[in-house]
Amino acid sequence: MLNDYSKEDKVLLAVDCIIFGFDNDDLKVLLIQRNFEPEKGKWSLMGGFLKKNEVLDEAASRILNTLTGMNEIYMEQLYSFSEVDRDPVERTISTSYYTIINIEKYNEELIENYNARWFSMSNVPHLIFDHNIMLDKAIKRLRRRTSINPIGFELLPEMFTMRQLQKLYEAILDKKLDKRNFINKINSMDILIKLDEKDMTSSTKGSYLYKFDREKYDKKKVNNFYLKL
Amino acid sequence: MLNDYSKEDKVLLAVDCIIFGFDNDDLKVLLIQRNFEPEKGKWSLMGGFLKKNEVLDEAASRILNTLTGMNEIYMEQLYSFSEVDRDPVERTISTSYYTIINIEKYNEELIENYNARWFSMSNVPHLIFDHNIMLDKAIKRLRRRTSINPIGFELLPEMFTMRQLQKLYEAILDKKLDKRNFINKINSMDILIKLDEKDMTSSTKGSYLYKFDREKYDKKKVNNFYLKL
DNA sequence: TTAACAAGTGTTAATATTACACTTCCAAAG
DNA sequence: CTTTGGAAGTGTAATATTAACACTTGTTAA
Repeated sequence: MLNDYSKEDKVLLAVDCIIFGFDNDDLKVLLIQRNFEPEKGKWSLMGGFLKKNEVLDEAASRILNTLTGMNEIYMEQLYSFSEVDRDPVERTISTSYYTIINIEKYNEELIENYNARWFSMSNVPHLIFDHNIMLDKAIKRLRRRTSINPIGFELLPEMFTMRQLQKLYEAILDKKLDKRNFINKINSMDILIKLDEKDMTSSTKGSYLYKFDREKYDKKKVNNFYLKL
Repeated sequence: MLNDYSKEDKVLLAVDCIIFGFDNDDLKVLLIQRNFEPEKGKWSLMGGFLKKNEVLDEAASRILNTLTGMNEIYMEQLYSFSEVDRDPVERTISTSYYTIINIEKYNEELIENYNARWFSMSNVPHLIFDHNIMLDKAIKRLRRRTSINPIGFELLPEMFTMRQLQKLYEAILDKKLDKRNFINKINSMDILIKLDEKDMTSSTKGSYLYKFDREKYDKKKVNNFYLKL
């Protein structure tokens, strides 16, 4: 038995990104309309190919950046898809990544550069290749993950109300949560700082603003604390 | 923007297998001693390269089969590792898979064919490349997964005692479980059939044998029932 | 002044989890 | 035949977690 790599088959390795977004109301996914063959005109996830000196994580970040301009967003590897005919042009393996970002900030530019659009999760079109399968796997993983790590805080403004946070969780988990139970649960985690300030935009009474306490969070993460909602 | 795949870099795609085993007592992992460069003489996971017309799942099964002779064993994809220098010979991405098998059956042959050996999880040597990282990720995933799906039944003889089942879970989770609580939990899942027969090998009194009720299990799986231990 | 609207707030019941110790059965030894 | 040793088997009480549920407060605008 010898170490001869030269006989082995090489393949194209793509990276496809499932980009979820939250707009204070709805969970959405960012799709692009292909202006190239194959499947021109059809909707698809944003993707690209892994480069020679690039790690998969970097490729995923690069692709996210290309489309949205965003940097330093954590992307999680989802799964590697390898059906022989998944891409009709050539054998291509695709490692998929997902993330969830704040829609508001990066809305305008990208729609101009690419034919990109946010779709409500309840209204996703038919996608090319195996992209619907990827998306389905991603949403399931996101839901499981959300219950384990408080993933959500990056998606909200620095200061936010309990109501906003609850809506975020409701959007991800796709179910209504009880207001009081939610607040108790969040408070019991002890990773938020309640401010004196109030947000007056959504009610006459106003609702208290909170800040995420990253220091406390990082300390607790060591002990693998988690949130079940 | 055009659909020109020809400019893209191709890479070698390896598949490495983390093969856990259970021998009625201990959780072990199957490693091979490399008789080829690089890192000749060092311990490593069993691996191979993805072939042109092969799906990743198939490659993983093929590698398992080559080493152990086993067929039709479910292997779960773990993660794709892509550090640029992870393999010093050539840029290689590795998608890792793991499974857990019954050691007893396939012990002898493989040790002859390959320089393979079972290592207790508490006594794993330094492995080549990033294989220790893979193994670490695999054991964590196995533990999480074990609590979600009753993965273990395939690993036991067709008929087994509660004690054996408990030992299996203890080995995977690496912690002692309470006998009564364990039995209650398992019984509440209602997926075992208690037989009239007893196993007399481990005590004078003998202990009842059980069978896994796959039919009931499959019905329940639809509802995503799970086991927390 | 009052009507409308979201914010805020605790308690109880149900369920799930954990901790814990003695009896039973049989074979082998005396 | 009696005793002893060793694993199997068995239930309950305490605690912790989760789920269900409705009224009061504060403010603005009509």
